[in-house]
Amino acid sequence: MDTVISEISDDCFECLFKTTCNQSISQDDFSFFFQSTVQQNYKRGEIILKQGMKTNHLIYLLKGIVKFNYEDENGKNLILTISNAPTILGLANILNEDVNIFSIIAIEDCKGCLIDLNKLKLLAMNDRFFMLNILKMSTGLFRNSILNFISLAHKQVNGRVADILLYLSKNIYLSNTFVLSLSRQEFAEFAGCSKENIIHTLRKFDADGIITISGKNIEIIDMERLQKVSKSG
Amino acid sequence: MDTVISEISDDCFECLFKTTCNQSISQDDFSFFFQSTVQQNYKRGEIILKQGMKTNHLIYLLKGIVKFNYEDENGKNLILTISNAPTILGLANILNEDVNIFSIIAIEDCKGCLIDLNKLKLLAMNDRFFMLNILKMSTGLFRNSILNFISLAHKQVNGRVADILLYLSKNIYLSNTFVLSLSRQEFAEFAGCSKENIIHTLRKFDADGIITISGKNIEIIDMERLQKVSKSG
DNA sequence: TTGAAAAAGTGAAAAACTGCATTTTTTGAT
DNA sequence: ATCAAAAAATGCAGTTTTTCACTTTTTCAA
Repeated sequence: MDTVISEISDDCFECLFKTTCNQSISQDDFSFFFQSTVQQNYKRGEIILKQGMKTNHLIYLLKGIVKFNYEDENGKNLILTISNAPTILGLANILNEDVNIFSIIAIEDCKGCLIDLNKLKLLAMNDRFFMLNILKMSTGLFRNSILNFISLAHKQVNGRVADILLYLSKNIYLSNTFVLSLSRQEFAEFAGCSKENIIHTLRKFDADGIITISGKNIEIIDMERLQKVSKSG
Repeated sequence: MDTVISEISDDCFECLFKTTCNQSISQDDFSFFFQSTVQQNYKRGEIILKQGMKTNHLIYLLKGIVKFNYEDENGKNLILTISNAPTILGLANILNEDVNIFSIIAIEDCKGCLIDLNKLKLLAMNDRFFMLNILKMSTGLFRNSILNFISLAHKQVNGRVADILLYLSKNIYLSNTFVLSLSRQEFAEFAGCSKENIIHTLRKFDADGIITISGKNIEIIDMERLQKVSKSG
């Protein structure tokens, strides 16, 4: 299921290096860094980082789509955001020594590289530009989460469902036509409402000619109107 | 209204130094840092940092209570969180060169020190421990905002009002009895519902013997039950 | 391939919530 | 102290949302 990479694979040169630190770390540092890297596969539904646990690694997500899931004391779930490869998971834990405040769970089959957090910290402490880049990513993530929440916090379900469809189309599937990786229940946990409400709302959008929906297949056919629904709430 | 401090005042030794960087910066650096510091007063309602604007300073809040306010395209307001002195405002802008994504507005008369952001950056680049401390504060703030949002995002108004009362009591006023700095309208903007709903809910809590309310004076008389309402949503 | 379990869909009643019109109370400036 | 404006409070009609009980469809493993 998982494979230890004793040598640096070609993938690695495309990954952390490219997306975050660019020219800022040396080839030697890079080798040291990736000697302990472990590649791992996750099936849909598998937990990549578990809420309430401490972790000592980041994950560079090479492939797949994940949800950031918060489970409350009553067992109710809330999806904070959806993210897709390539990205780095677990940045929230770089500065805070606390346990994870949410789980990260695969909603499509995923492939990721485990990165030793202590080694990364060591490297960051010796290279302030590298540190700055890593931390920019970390706060950027939080910033996006907050913007995400703002858009959901004071709209009614129509507007929230529209927002989610727009988000998925623009940021995750990069197309007006896509196969939803979320169940209706999960969609509801993202929108913060009941699954019946999601079903009704999606049907209404379909009836109104804004989207075409057939099971998990969704096509946005009237983007302009969808954006209007998003704005009007 | 505002006073330029040409010499380092006693206040300063209690402030940034104490709360964030502890022993990590030298006396010389500290002096350099505070030579340009400007002290400023804000009346209730005054804007300390304005959404959509760029800023080149942080504010060390010495005294007072502020709201983090987001205004959407329809002019509707959402309060992200409430914060009180002593704290540092504007940390969200350290890494991101963007405009402010929300306003920070005084809801009690405030006193603050303006800190030059460029000087701070200069200092941080030369001292990685100082940098780390500043950034820890920054991400800590985001982390708290997210926790705040989580607690609001999947509860009904009863639970949300309970959460806000608990938050204000534990984190802002530090007492079971307090004089609310928020109007009912603002309370509603914090809870993400109508002001009428807030009025009804507070009255109901009063009738149920959970709180006593008279105008802006609130006393939590049954903390246990309030926590139960918070949990049950 | 087939049967059981999970997910999707339906409709209607109950509950929660908003928006409005209106009255009462509080606040703050002169 | 007085007046005008702002804020708080009230009740209700109408809308939105949840909940529940149920049927249909899809998925997946033996």
